[in-house]
Amino acid sequence: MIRDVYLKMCPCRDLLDMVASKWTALVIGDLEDGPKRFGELKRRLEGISQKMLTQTLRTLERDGLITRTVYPSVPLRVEYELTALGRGVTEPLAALRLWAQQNYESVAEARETFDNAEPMGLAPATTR
Amino acid sequence: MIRDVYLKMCPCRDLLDMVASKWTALVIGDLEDGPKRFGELKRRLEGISQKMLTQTLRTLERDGLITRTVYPSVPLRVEYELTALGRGVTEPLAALRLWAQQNYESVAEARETFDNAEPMGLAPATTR
DNA sequence: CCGTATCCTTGGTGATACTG
DNA sequence: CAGTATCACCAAGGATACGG
Repeated sequence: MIRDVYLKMCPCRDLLDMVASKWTALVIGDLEDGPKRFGELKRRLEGISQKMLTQTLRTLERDGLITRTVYPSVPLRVEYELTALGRGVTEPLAALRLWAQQNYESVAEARETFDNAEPMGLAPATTR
Repeated sequence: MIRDVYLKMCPCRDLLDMVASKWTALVIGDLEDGPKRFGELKRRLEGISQKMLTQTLRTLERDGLITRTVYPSVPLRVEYELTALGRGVTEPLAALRLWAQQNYESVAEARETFDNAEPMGLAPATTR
């Protein structure tokens, strides 16, 4: 049965929200070229907190996009790896990341233009 | 200059966050087949509040992905349309929506499996 | 090394009402 | 019809400390 992401109550919209959320694209992207350890991911995703990384990984694991393997060595060693299901989203997410990287300058320009055009009715020295 | 979305301070990460945010994929998707009025968008995106739609559209306009045209008829008429820049993200976002619609069932299954496997150390009648 | 628990702050989001 | 303004709230997310 094909669902419609435009329908409010459709569960697939939650799924869209999930893959389109802040860190998902980066985590999945970093797992593209093989399994990674927790620490590796943490280091690569500059600025992510331990909490958010754990949370993102849990969600992805629960949704079946990645697997989590524990090697009971000392010290502990945990690896995350994309599943077949997870590899299915890899491509669109990569395209999104690439687009962001390639079009940043155009967007920055657009912003400047927009912000300069906005203050049309700006009074010379009013408070707000 | 090519930026890296994995770098904390890279402005292109903000851009990634933007296109990957809750409503963006749906709004842009709905504009794929031509200009739409505010009300049309509102009706199509079931569950979006007026505030969030306005906010999403403003951001997209500011970033140069869509244009906003006002026809001073009575009653007022406003149309939103994708720019060339905006049409550049159309494809990956469509792929994402499609993936969500097609793989929802697999994900639902994975969740069930995960949730049933979790309560391993569940005590018979503990609080919490 | 990997993860959980807790506290605490912020802002995203919806509901509602009002204006051009 | 489109949009702004205000309020109120819950949950996302960071910092920190502790545990396996």
